[in-house]
Amino acid sequence: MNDVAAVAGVALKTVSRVVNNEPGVNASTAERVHAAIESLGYRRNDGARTLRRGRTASIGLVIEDVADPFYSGLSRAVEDIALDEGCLVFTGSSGEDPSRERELVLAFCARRVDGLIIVPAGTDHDYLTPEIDAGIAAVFADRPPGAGPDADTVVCDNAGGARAGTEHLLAHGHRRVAFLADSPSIFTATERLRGYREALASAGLPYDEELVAMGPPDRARALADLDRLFRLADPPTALFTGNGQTTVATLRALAAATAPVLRAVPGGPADRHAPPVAIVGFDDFQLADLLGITVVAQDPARLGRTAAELLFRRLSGENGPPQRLELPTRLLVRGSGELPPA
Amino acid sequence: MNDVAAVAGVALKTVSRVVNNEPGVNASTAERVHAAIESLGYRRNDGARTLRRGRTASIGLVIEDVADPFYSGLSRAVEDIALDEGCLVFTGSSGEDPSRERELVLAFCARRVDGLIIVPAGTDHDYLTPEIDAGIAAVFADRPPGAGPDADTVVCDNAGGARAGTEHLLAHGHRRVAFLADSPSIFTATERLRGYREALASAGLPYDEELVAMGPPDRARALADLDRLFRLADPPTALFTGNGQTTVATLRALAAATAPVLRAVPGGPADRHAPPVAIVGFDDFQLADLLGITVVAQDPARLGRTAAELLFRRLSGENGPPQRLELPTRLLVRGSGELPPA
DNA sequence: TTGAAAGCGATACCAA
DNA sequence: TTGGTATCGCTTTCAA
Repeated sequence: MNDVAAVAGVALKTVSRVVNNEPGVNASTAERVHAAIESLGYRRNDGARTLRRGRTASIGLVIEDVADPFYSGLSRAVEDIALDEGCLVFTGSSGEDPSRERELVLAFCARRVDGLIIVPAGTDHDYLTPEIDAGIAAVFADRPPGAGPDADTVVCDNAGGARAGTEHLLAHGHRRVAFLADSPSIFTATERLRGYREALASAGLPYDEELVAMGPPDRARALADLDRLFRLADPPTALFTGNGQTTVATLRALAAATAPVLRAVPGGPADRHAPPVAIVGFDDFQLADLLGITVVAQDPARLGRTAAELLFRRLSGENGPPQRLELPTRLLVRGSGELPPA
Repeated sequence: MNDVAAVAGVALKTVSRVVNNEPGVNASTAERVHAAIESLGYRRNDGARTLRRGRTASIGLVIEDVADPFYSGLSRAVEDIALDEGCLVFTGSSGEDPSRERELVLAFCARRVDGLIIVPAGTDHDYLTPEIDAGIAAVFADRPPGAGPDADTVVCDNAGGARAGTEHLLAHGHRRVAFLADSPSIFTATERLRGYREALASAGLPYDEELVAMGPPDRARALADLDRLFRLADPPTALFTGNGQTTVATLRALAAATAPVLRAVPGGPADRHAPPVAIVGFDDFQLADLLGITVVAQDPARLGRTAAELLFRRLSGENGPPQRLELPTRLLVRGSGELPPA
């Protein structure tokens, strides 16, 4: 900027005025400045600008994993709104690792992002309190923060959705419905378990721990879980899977059906694609429609949009106590959830 | 930092030393400084640091759409490597809009990112030349840059993969293979068309434009394209779909089969999931295995990793002429590509 | 309409 | 081992 001033033969401040389209610059002077800018290939350094002005016009987004379609949908929505607000987005995946979450958040804070949108991996967010006190706005998405700050939160109606999904199976005559989901340490998994239990309770059915299998979703675990479930004296006739990854892992396990007992499952794997038992999954996923899988769908983009809107409202000065929003879910009926008990 | 110095009763510079773990500070002094930092809740401002040091320890990533699994896989790989290098990542989706790509890239440059990884949407990258001259490293991923700078590029073997996929269909007896893909304005689509044509040529088959349908993938277009193709006097017995989205849109269209003529397609939509014609797709996608879809797979994570590694090698001073890397593809045989002609 | 000087929060260089 | 001072590139404040 100094160089530009020198070339244009004006003061630094005048260049600043021109660059920022501030009023009160003679047209011919502005012309000279523009020429100098052009010839030098000058670009304003937004880092310096930011340092002086206090706001960085950037936000930090910490999610579980961008490569997961649920979070990538959320990301895109956040990005779009941020761009509308003239804001850039730092993105980071925590990989469900609390220390990595913390590392990312603190790195973003050190860059003085104006705000944060966090899908918490950990349960302890005390580390955030000083940052929030220092003026960084934070919105939690998909899961509420653990111990620590009381900040805006947007989640979906996990319990209600799981309840609706389970009730759907019960309405089709099932009495033994298994519940498969991620680790109980994850908020959404626990909430969905709660909804499942509520559905059983209001149908007057007992809660049977033997029908519950929770843990990080992967194919080996899904196979083992199904194997165990179908060997029970009183096996399930339907499955409720508590998130997208678990649903997919379960479908794979059902299709592979390498565990011998699975071959004897009602419906059998004769038709490679039709699930051999009734199944309803939490989370919609790509091609679920083609596979005919009934799901309880959330809207990841809406979650991201809502969180971003909340954040920018805070950034534009809105006060008031922390909000907690809950977004609805929708049951998408596609066939797999309407199979009768075998 | 000034406040910390005041509280600790030392000079600014000493605080800086402590904060940066520079050697040559008395242990007891350091202790006092740490105490002051703690009591004030001080955090270093990396923006200011960056201004002084010249490097921002951040990179910009511009992709087509984070919500697309292909690009989100790429993103995650870039993120991971960047984090290892102590670098934060600005992410932005261009949505295949050249002006938005440009806007994002220039915004990143204004923040003085150390480097860029770009999946180009536009074909004119002249606007980047001054930035590169100014010292910002750039790597193009998935597609080469258009007119403008000559920078490092990582793509996959699009033509080779498409050729292999087409040859696979020909080897199973097909003589009429349709080619469906994204707009010819997109590099990868054109390259894949080239591979398709090569396969036909080396099999001594004519290239028939009637069998080619290119354009932005969506379900309505897929339906219309299939409708047209199957009404041809000499209709295709197999389809080669040129990217993940097109494949999925085509599968949906085949399953829905609302266009009357599709109901008469060989194989028919009687079994809801089995494609009624032989089909091979470029790009692997979630559940392709369950649906039994044969694909030519690229590895988006590897693409991201390779691009990021190339970028960081440049950032650590590696010189030499721009490189152009080409990653291999793999044919994953799953059933849909091995159906004989009807 | 234009400019000079102070300062944002850190680091670099040189001196004590 | 410690401190002073200039400086990074810009905006802000006040004066001309």
